[in-house]
Order: sequence, then C-alpha cells, then structure tokens
Amino acid sequence: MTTINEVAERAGVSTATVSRVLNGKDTVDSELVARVLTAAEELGYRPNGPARNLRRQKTPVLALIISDVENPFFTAISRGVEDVAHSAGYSVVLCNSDDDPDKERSYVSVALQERVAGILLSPTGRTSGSELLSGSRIPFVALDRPLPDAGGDTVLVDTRSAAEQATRHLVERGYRRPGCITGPRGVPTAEERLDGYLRGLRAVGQHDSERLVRRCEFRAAGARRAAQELLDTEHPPDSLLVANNVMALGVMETLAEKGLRAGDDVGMVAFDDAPWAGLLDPPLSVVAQPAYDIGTVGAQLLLDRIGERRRGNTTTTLSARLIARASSHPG
Amino acid sequence: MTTINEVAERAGVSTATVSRVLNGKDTVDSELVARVLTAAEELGYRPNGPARNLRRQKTPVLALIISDVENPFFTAISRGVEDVAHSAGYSVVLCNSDDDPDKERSYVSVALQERVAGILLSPTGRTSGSELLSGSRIPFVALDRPLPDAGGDTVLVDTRSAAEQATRHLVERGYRRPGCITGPRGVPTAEERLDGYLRGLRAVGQHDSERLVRRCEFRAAGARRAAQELLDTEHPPDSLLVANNVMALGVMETLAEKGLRAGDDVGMVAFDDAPWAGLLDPPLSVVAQPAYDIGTVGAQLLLDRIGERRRGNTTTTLSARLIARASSHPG
DNA sequence: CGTGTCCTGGTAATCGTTTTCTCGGAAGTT
DNA sequence: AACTTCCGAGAAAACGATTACCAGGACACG
Repeated sequence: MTTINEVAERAGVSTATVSRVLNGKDTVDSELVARVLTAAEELGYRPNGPARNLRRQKTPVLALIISDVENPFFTAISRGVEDVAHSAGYSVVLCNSDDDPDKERSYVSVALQERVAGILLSPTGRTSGSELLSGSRIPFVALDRPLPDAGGDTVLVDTRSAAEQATRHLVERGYRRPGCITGPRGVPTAEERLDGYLRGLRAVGQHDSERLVRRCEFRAAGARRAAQELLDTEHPPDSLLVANNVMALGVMETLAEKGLRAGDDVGMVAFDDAPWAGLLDPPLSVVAQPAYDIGTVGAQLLLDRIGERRRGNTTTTLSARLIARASSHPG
Repeated sequence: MTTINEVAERAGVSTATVSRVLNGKDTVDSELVARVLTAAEELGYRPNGPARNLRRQKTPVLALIISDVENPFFTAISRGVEDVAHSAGYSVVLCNSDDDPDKERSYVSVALQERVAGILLSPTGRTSGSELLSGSRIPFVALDRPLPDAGGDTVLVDTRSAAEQATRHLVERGYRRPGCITGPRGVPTAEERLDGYLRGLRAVGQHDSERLVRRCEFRAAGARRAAQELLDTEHPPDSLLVANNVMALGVMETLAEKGLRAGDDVGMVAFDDAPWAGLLDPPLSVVAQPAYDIGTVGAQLLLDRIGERRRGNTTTTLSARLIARASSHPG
C-alpha cells in the first residue's frame, strides 16, 4: 500500500502539502496541486482510512442494528437509513441482532469501539446495550422500539392503536373470537400490539381474552406452533391478529396444512405490508407501517444530532394504516 | 473517551503492560493483571478501534456488496456470510449497490480505503470495480456472478442449466410457447438464464424465440411492464420463465390486473424460493438457489484466503433445483 | 530603507494503540 | 561466588494520516 510519504516524495513536496491538496484545503500553488495529483494518480494512492479516522477523531460511518435482515420491515428501514446517510457522505454498517440481547450488546460494543459517528438501533427491549450507549458520548437513535432509560431520540409507530383498530376491524367484519399471536414478553412492540388487541376487544365488549393469546419469537417457526396450539384448543379463535409479517407466513402455512382458508375459515390481519402481501392466497389484510420513513426520519435525526452537540431528546411517532384485503373477509 | 494511558496510570503500570493484559498476551504477573483489569473496568475503558487497526495494519471486518437488500435471495446470502464471519470474529458491513456500477465502484473504493480484511461482492458485471480490486492486495470473492478479469475466488450457481431445466419443465407440462423475462444486458446471471431458456427451447424443437423475450431491471416495476408488453403482443407466450423473485411479484401483479391466473392461463416458473413462494395464489413454481450456502461457502473461501496468502483462484459452482408447484400446471 | 503583514509550504507534534528493544533482577549452573 | 540465561515489564518507535506552528519571501507602508 502506498502512503502519503511516497506521494510527497514523488511530487517533490511535503506530506502536509499532499494532505492539503487531497482535502481541497487552503490555497496551494496550482502547479504543486497538479504535481501532487498526478503523483497520487500514478501511484494509485488511496488514503489509509484508519489512520485518517484516528487523527480526525471521527469515522464517517453509522451503525444500524436491527433484529432480522430477512424481514422486509427491517430491510425497508435499512434502505431509508442508507438513502439519507449516503447522501450525507456516511456509510452504513448493518448488523443483525437476531433479537438476542447478547448479540445486540456485542454489536453496540464494537460500534462504540470502532468510534462510529452514530448508532441507530431497534432494541430488543430487555437488558439491551442501553448502559453502554448512555455511558458513551456517541449519538444514537432508537427505531421502532423505545430504549428503556438512556436518552437519545426515538422514532416509533403508533402500533398500539393500529392493533386496536385491526382488532375492531375483525369484529366489524363479523368475526366473534379474535385471537392474537404476538412476540416475546418484554419486547415493546409485542406488548403494545397485544395491548392494542386487548383494548380492541374491550371496546367491543369482549373480555375473556387471555386464552386466545399466544406469544412466540418473531419468526415463522414459532408462529406455526402458536397457530397450531390456538386452533387445536377447545374453543379456538375464529380470527387472528398476527404481530408481524414473518409470523404471518408461518400462520398461513399452518392454515394451509389444516385445510383452512384465511378469511373464509379464520380471519386474519397481520402487521407489515410486504410486497407479497397482496398476492398471497388469499390476499392478506395488513397494518402497513411506514418502514422506509422510520429509516429516513431516524437517520436524519441522527445526523442532526451528530452535527450540533446536545439538544433535548425527541420522540417521533408515525402512524400506521390498515389495508383490508380478503383475509379479513368471512366466507 | 478514556485511553490506555489513563488505565496504565491508574493501575500504576506502563501502557505496554496494559496492552498485553488486554490482549491476553505473554505472561504478566497475576497481580498486575488484576490491577489492570480493575482499572480498565472502573474507567469503562474501551480500546480505540481505529488506532488499533492502524497499528495492527488490519481490520477485522469483511465488506459484503450486494445489489439489493430487499431481495430475499441476497438477504439469505448475507445471513450465510454473517454466520460464518461472525463465528470467526469478523464483522460484516453490508452495502447496497442497487446494481449501479458507479455505486458499486464507490463501495469497493471505500472498502479498500478502510482497509477491510476482505471483500465479498456480487458484481453487476459491467465495468465493476474489478481494476480497483485486482490492483489492491486485499482478498476478495465474487458471489453469484463472475468478476470479469481480476482473480479472486468465485461462487456461482449453475443457473444456465437450471433455466434450461425449468423451460423444459414448462413444455413437458404442456405449455407451447414459453416466454422469458430476464435481467439487463451484460449482467451475467441475466445472460445465463436467457441462454438456458433458449437452450431449453431448442432441446424441445422450438426456435422462433427472441420475440418472446424481454429484458428489464431486476425489479418489480420493470417486470410489470415487460409482462404487459409480452402479453399484449399478437402471439403472446402461454408461459413465462422469470429471472428472479422480485420480478416474479411484478409479473403476478400484472397477471392479476389482467384477470389471468398463473398456471391455468399462463404458466410460470421464477428463480429463487422465497419464504412466501409457496403461499402465493397460486403457489409459485421456482428454481431454488442455495443462497445461504453461497454466503457460507463464499465467506469460508474468503477467510481461507485471508489466512494464507495466495493460492490459485477457485470457482465453486453450486446447483439449483426445480420446485414444481401449481403455477406451472395448466388448467 | 527598515519593519510589519500576509501568504505559502515545510517541520514536527499528535491521534491511541501494538510491539520491538532493552534492561534489571532472579534463577540456574559450574 | 561468578557467570550465563531467562523472564517480566518499561521506554520508545512505529502505524499513516492531519494540522498547529513556524520560517522565509514578497509586498506595502511609513
């Protein structure tokens, strides 16, 4: 790897001048500029990032920690973040926490260690890396889920009332016993959606609800089992609110195995409007979350915070909207 | 940020000793070890990554450059890469090239600049960053698509014969005029799939084919238009081979708009077995590519190459398999 | 003509580690 | 007891950039 010294030598100037030229600083004699530029070109010089970052005491990189790259909700967020970050000259490193608090902590830890300019994360909600974050001076933004204590900005979706609305929708469409499959205890989005569901039931005068609720990981396999259990009970639900799109696929598989058809036999509304949701059999009713916007808003907040030190902690809440399709239409 | 100096001072030892302790090196007196450890703990010391990387002349990071985070094929690759890399102590930074050669070049460039330990990329196939890569000493592996000149290992899928097989499958199922929607000219996978399709046709004695072919970007919108065009021609195809899963969704939408049903009206086989493929209406016949394996194999090759300098350039070809579902069953 | 100001570009300090020397003392050998 | 060997830990030299500081020359002004 060629260094700035070799470039300086070849161009017959000092390293300081090379650095100035390459960073477009100051006024350097135009002939020297030309000499430096050609020397750098000829040698294929490429500045050493770590050295530069060390000296400058900052790194033009944002860390984005999400729980699942294979979930379209998170990839849409990631695209939003990337679009904003990239156009401001930052790179984004994407990390998968798999909803595992240890993995999350470990990623937060390396992000801090590498001295990234800022961190966006969608916290698992349990122990999380919050102490780490609040201990450091590095700006961060929580996406989709709030971060227990630790300051920082937060971008949320009003998922509780979306869940309530979806539940009422099921009842209005004629289903009598909506059930709910939500995420693990302690994960804020899982709790909120459950809470919204319960409120929705109460609003329409139903109360004996907890029996119709199952919790599982935000994955297809867990949802498959949960759906089986629920449907095999003595008084099974006649419809389901499912807390995310990955789980929804698991539930659909279970229905198919049992020879049941969503909509006709079991009503269904799931969170997240993935690109394929309208093409399933039957088309899936969803709560569409503004995932891309979560990303752009979060990234913008982070960049602002990186610019000016301090500022109060803000919380932005975006809203979701119900898209009713055939899976919530009784036969 | 606390530095190693402050830790050393607090522990009453030299920075060298602190460094040794923290890296588990040599034999350091156990009492000193204890003093250092508690000092580091008390100060919340966290080594400065850039400084360490500068001194060590390497960074425990792999760059993975793919063309679309929102495509399940690539996210599956990415998970494969991450699993292997992570268990070997490397982090993975994920970059989206959007199949734009400029963006790709730019990401390759920053990866080199940041002196990552290795690069995995699925090249757009056109100009690419190949000169950059072959110019540097940084090991790299091409995934899914070969890299024009530049050495390095390559992990491919035998997508040509998979396409041929899929085409023959359509004919065997009774379709008479299979068409093809493939990716942009110059992108290797697009060319191979087209080539396989043409071979498949020839193998069953059909030749007037080019009219039934459309090219577009590997995105839903392009595929939607392409499908519309094809189906509106005077002699439209009675079935389609679609070159990836994102496009397949676009085609399905178009079919739905036109009131056509895949399988019954227009046969369809698409590349990639996304989690939702079997749940579409109708279930989609696919060419399942071993995406996760591409990731693990590629990452393993890269790690090997990072370990021992040099070694011949290898090419690994994995095979795909056809999964026939209802979308390739005529009504 | 001398002195002050400005401007350009070089010298060297600096960022925070790791690692090579080097040195002092303990242990072992004869 | 003298000499070698070894070992553990500190001093200091890297790593490759940026940038504060300084030197010297050109120019203006009194």
